[in-house]
Amino acid sequence: MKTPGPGTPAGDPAASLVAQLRRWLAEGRYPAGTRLAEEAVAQDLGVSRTPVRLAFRTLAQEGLLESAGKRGFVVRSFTAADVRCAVEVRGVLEGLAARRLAERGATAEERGVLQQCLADGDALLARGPLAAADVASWSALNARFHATLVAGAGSRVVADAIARNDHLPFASADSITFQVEALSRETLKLQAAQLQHRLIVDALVAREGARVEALVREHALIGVRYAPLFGLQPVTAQGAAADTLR
Amino acid sequence: MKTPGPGTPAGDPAASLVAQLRRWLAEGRYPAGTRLAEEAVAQDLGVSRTPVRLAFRTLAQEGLLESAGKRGFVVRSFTAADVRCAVEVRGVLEGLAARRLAERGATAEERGVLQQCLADGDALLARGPLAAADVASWSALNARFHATLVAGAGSRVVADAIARNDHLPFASADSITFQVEALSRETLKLQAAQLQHRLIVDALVAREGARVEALVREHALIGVRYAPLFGLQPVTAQGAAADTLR
DNA sequence: GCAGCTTGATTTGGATCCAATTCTTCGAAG
DNA sequence: CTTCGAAGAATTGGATCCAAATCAAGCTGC
Repeated sequence: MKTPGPGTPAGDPAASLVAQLRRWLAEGRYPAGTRLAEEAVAQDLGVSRTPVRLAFRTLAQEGLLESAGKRGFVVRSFTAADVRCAVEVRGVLEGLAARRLAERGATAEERGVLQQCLADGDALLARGPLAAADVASWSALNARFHATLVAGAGSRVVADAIARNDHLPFASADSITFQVEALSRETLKLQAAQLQHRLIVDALVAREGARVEALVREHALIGVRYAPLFGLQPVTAQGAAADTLR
Repeated sequence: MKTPGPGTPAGDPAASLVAQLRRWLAEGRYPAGTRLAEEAVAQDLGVSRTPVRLAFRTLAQEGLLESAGKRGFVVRSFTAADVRCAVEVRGVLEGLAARRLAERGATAEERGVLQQCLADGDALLARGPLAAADVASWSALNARFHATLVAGAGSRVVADAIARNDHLPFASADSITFQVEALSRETLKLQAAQLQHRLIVDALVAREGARVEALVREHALIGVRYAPLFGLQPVTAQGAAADTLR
């Protein structure tokens, strides 16, 4: 899960400003193509123009806004192809991280975390079709699994590249959509994901670098390419459907 | 070549500010680990604190600075391993771009540009060992070659990911170092690069996606992994040696 | 002599003010 | 009626000012 909480915990004032704007952009406030005036956004946030100017530069660098010449920024529009590309970028980067982890050999602790994720996934899926409350559990173990892979690369450069890409819509590993009205089919998708997790760990402990890289790259596509196979809606570029949990 | 010119052409005032700071960081002014005070840098640049604050956020997002808690930013230090990782990241991203280009099929115009790059490289290397003046020619054709591959992906998401990574030291495709005192050995390296370019184009026109991806990934390593094979110094993390052209 | 606290200085974050640039709209001429 | 031009409004970029927070040094008390 990406959102820190229901309210606004207000950790770092400047950072939470960017986070708030990210949320608003994801929610569809300020639709794609909208020109963002500093003054208006500052009023919406209840702050001065100065922190908004800082935040705009950050968001522009993240790719969520784009410079409109000398006339401020406009909300970047993402096509379905853009989403697929962002997912593919994550695939190659996370694949690189996993390969590096495989080549140097995972520590016992790392293998333990990954295998615990597998066990948690087994437990979750053994209870039959998912309930709505299980979504958060899966998100948590999934996030732990992928974070372990990324951290395993042992390189801040790789981790930063993935983190930067994660800001794009639906590019993050833990931005899986769930259609709560189709939980039985979602369960099929999660079973596939769980199998891929298992294969990844298998290749990882065997130190099969090329195989683990290929598996991770394939696994990244599960959100955008597997959905039709299970009769699910693929992710849309701007915001999820109303009946989906993200 | 990255530097826009000898003086400060002052195109966009704000953008050239971060460009200037990037240059200063690359040149080793403000060494790694230095805490950058807004006031001091503002005086160095001859501007107020406001544009410096904006620039710092941009540079931090690019990975050249890192946040020092509540106490501003410090200059990020890059180890040799960091440089190798940045190069590997470029490899997988540019490999992805080239594969996409191969899979959709390069247009006649794209093939023309790439083959012109090959011809230019042949002409350059046919004249025997390189002269110092040839370095710029190679840089130009090399930049054109790689830009064509990246643009060929047809995705701004991929291009942006590569562009972001290019800010890291020696991660950019056109940041090849030349030891002007060892031009004969540098010529050997460039002959290897030219061969790789040729193989890439060969795989590209044959639409061999997997092969072109593997070749591009290998080609990315030429700056950091091939140098010892030719008796050349590998790139160092912070700034090039005095007798190298970048 | 050392530890803890307090006070001062430095520095960052936010707000406001001013200048410069750009977009828009209104008007006039062809 | 269209088009060019000019004046006005809006908006961004830069500079300065103020408050808040953090670090550093010195001082007092044990």
